[in-house]
Amino acid sequence: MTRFFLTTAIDYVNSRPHLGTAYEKITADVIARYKRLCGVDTYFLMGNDEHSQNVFRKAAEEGLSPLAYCDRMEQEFRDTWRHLNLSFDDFIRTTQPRHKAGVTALAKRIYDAGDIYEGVYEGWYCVGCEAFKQEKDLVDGKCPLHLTTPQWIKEKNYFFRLAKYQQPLLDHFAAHPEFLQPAMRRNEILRLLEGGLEDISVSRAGQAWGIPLPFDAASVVYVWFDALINYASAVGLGSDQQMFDRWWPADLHIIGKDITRFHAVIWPAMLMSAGVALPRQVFGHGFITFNGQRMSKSLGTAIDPFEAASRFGPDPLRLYLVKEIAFGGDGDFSWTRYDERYNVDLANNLGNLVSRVTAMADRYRQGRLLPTGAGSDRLVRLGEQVAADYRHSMDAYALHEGAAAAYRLIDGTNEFIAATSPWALAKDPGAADRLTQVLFDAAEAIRLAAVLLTPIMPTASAEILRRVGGSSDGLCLDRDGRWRNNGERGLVQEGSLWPRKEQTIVTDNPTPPPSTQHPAPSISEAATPRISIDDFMKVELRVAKVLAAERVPKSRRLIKVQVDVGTEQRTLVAGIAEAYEPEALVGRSVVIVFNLQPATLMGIESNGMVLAASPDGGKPTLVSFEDPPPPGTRVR
RNA sequence: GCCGGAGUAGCUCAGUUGGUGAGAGCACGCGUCUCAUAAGCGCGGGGUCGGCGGUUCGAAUCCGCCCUCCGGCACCA
Repeated sequence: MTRFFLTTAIDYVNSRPHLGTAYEKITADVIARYKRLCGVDTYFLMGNDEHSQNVFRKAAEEGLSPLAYCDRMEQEFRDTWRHLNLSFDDFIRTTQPRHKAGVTALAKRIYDAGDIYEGVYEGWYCVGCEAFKQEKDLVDGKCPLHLTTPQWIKEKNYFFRLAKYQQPLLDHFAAHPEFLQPAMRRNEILRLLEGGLEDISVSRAGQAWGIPLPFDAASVVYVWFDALINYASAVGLGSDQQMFDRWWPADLHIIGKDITRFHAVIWPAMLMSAGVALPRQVFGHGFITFNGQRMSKSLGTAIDPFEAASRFGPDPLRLYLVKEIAFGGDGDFSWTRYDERYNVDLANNLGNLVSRVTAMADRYRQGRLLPTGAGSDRLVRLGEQVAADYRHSMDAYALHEGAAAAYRLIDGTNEFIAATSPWALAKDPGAADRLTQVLFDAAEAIRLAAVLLTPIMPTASAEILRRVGGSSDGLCLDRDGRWRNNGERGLVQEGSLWPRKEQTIVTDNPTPPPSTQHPAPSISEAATPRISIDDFMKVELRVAKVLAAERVPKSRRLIKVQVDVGTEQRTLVAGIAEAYEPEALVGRSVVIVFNLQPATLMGIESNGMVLAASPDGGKPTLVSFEDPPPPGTRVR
C-alpha cells in the first residue's frame, strides 16, 4: 500500500472544540505524520458537520444565517487546529457543493439499489408522553403511564433497509477481524449485529437546513446519513471520479467510541448497498476526563485545547496525550500531571539530554564530531531494537507504546553517558578518540530518537535534529530511522528547549469560567427570546412544605414527595434523588410550579414540579428560602 | 433496574493469545557523578493484582457469584 487515507469524525459546530475533540485530531495527526514518515502518500481529512437543527437554531439565536454562523465556527476550529499543529490535507464542510454532490450521488445509488423505500413513520403515539410507543410497551392497548389510548400516527418518511445488511455485516466482520478496533468495540458491535437490525429513517420532512433527497426534494437527508458521507464526498464521490478512484476506500476512520455504531454498522451498510468499497478500518478511541470527571462546560471541567497548548506549546501537549494515554482506552488530563510530565519527560530527560550532549560536544570538540571507530555495542543495539519496536507499535496504532519506545532510547542514552563519563575521558589525553566516539554515539542516539518522535512532536524534533547535526528535511524512516556511524556532525549548543517548571500555578479545581467570559449560560440566556410579564404570570409558583418523601422504587432520580401547598396536599415527583435523601427533604420549604398539567412518572401521578437549579452534567440544587414563608405563598 | 467500563505500590497508570520470584513514572529514603535545565545515574522501602469460589501443573490474565466507583439508557413536569 503506497497511499493512506485517514479521517477523523467531523465536528458539530454548536460549540468550540474542547480537549477531548482535540485528542482525536492529535492522535490522527500523529498517525498521518507517521505514515508520511514511512514514505506513504497520505491524505488526512478533517471537517465540520453543519447540517444539524441545533446549528440552525443556534445561528438564529445569534441573529446569523446558518452559513454565516458556520463560517465563523470554521474559523474557530481552524484556529484551534492550527494552534495544535495539525497537518490535515483537507477540511470538509457538509455545506460545500462537493459534499452535496457526494450525498446526492450516494443516496441515489442506494435508492436505485432498492434499499430506500418511502414509508410512513407510523406507530402508537401517546400525546401525554409526546412519544411513539412500541406495541410491547402498551398494556391492554393503553399507555401504562397515562392510561389513555394512544393515537395511531403516520408521518411520511424514507427508510434505509438496514435490516437487510445484518448478515452481510456479520460476514464482513468475520472476514475482516481488523475492521473495527479495539477488539472490545468489535465484540460490542457483534453482539448488536447478532441481535438484529431495524431499518432506519434517513430523511426529515419539512426542513430547509439540509441536503434535499435526489428523489424527493421536499425532504432533506437525515443528519447522520448526511454526515457519514463526508468521508467519501471529500475525495470526490459524485464530483471527481479520478480523485475518488485514487483515494477511496479510506484506510482508517478515527472516531470516538460513542459513535462506533454509526461507523461500523450503518456506514458500511450504506456503502454495501451503493456498491462502494468499505473503509478498511475503524478505530474507536476513548474519552479524556479532567481530574477524572467528564468534561463539561458548566462544571468548568472542559479544557480549552488552545489554552492547554499555550502553556508549553503544542508539542508537550501532544506528547502528553499520546504517551500517557493508552490509545483506545480512556485517559485523564490534569494540570498538575501535565506539569509533572513536562518536567520529567521534556525538561529533565529529553531537553536536558540535548543540553548536556551539545554542551560537551561544544566544550571538548568545538561542536565537530566524526566517528573514530565502532559505535557502542550496547547503545547501537538499543537504538535498533527501539526503532523496530517503535515501528511495530505505530503500525498497530499503539501510539503510547511508540512514544515509550522512543523514550527507552532517551533513557538509555542518559545511562550511557553516566556509564562512559565523557567528562572523565576529557581529562585523559589517551582517550581522545574514545571521547569523540562516545559523544558521537550519544548524538546519534538523540538524532534517532528525534526522528522517531517527529510524528508526535514535529516542531521540537526538527529543532533537536538541528542541534545534534541531523537533517529534518524530507525525513524517511527507512533511511533516517536506523543507526548511523558515519559523517561529520556539527552540533550547536543553545538555550534550554524546555525550561523546568518549578511550581504549579494553575489549579486543578474545577473552575467555572469567569462571568465576564462565561459563554455557555450568558449567550444562551441572551439569545433566548424574551417573554412578556403576562407570559410569566401564567406560571403559578408557590411555596410548598414537604410533609413526606420517599424514593421511587427502581428509579435512580425520582423522589415522590407529599407537600402542603396551603390549601391542599399534593403528591409530586421530583428528579432529585441523586442529590437529596428523602429524609432530608421532610420539613423543607420548596418552590413548586402549582398550575402544571399532571404527568405520570414511573406510574405515579405528579401534580406540579419542584424547582431546582440543574447544572449541565451536575446534580440539582433545590431552590430554598432563608426564612421560609407559609405554604401556599405565591412566588413571583 | 438494564447495558457497558473500571477496581494492580501513597498518587497516575502499563501489563499482547494464562507461564521465568508482579512492572513504569511521580512522591519518599539512601548513595553517587559534575557534562547538563538543583537535571542525570545507582540502590531501597512499599502491593492479599477489589472479595469469595471454580477451571488448570500454573490465573492479575479464563469462568461464576458478590462488593465499590464511573459512564450510558429508562424514568428527570
